[in-house]
Amino acid sequence: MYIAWMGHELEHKQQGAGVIDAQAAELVAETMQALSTPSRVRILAHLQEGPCSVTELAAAIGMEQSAVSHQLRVLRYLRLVVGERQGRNVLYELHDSHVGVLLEEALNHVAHLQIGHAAKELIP
Amino acid sequence: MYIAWMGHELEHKQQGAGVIDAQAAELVAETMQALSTPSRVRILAHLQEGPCSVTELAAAIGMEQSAVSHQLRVLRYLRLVVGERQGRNVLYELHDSHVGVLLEEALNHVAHLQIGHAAKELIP
DNA sequence: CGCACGAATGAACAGGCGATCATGTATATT
DNA sequence: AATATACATGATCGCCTGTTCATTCGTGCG
Repeated sequence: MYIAWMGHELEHKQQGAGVIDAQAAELVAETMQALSTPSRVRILAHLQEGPCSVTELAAAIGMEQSAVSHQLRVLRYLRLVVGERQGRNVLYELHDSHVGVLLEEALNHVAHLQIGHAAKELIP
Repeated sequence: MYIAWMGHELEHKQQGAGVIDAQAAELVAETMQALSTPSRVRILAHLQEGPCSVTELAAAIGMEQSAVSHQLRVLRYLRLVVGERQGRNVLYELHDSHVGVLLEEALNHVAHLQIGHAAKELIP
């Protein structure tokens, strides 16, 4: 894959983040890209329920095993999940609680918007 | 469109979003895609400082006006920003506080990861 | 050992996306 | 009205990315 990692270091910005530099923006973007696809969102959401093997995931979500594996690779790379072999299977789980928080925040936001006002219509 | 996950007879979910359906996943993904690009992240981060016109943004971030406008269109559509005309200019600002929270959470996560473990190495 | 199962990888293809260039629209100034 | 400024839109083009197909690697079991 592409995954060419540049020697990024994150400038420690205090919260109330405000203006961030290009590097930080790139990092955030890269990480958030994990949640920018329905398949990965569903994977993560399912893993929120607890550890799970690849084929279980594939079955539960309705994707091919290969596709799931490919996405898990990305999620692994982005440190959103970790996998551990157990016999024939590999059990995946969320890397830490942060991920869950992020997901919920995202869901919160979407829910809030829906309640908010009418439809986001096609932009004139 | 509406959100379906909250009403689910989701067994024992205390606080979590838990398993979400395809629709919800798609919505989340769509929204999170806003943060999946450095340009938009920088735009949002800059707007966290306060309202700002398009050309100001373009200058501050170092993008072409056209590009910024295009991205703002996306952000508008996703309800992350709102724009209001004021004379010749159009002042943009974050749609609400949720957006800021989301951004900060994202930054938090990234920062946490950096501090956390060593480098995310190339995947074997 | 050989075979089946689960997972990972590689190649390739199609669709989507972000940036640029060029042009159109709105508002203010003269 | 004419022009300049500020923003928006449309078209086009590379690039990236998600999926599928085929294959390989790893592991337990007969």
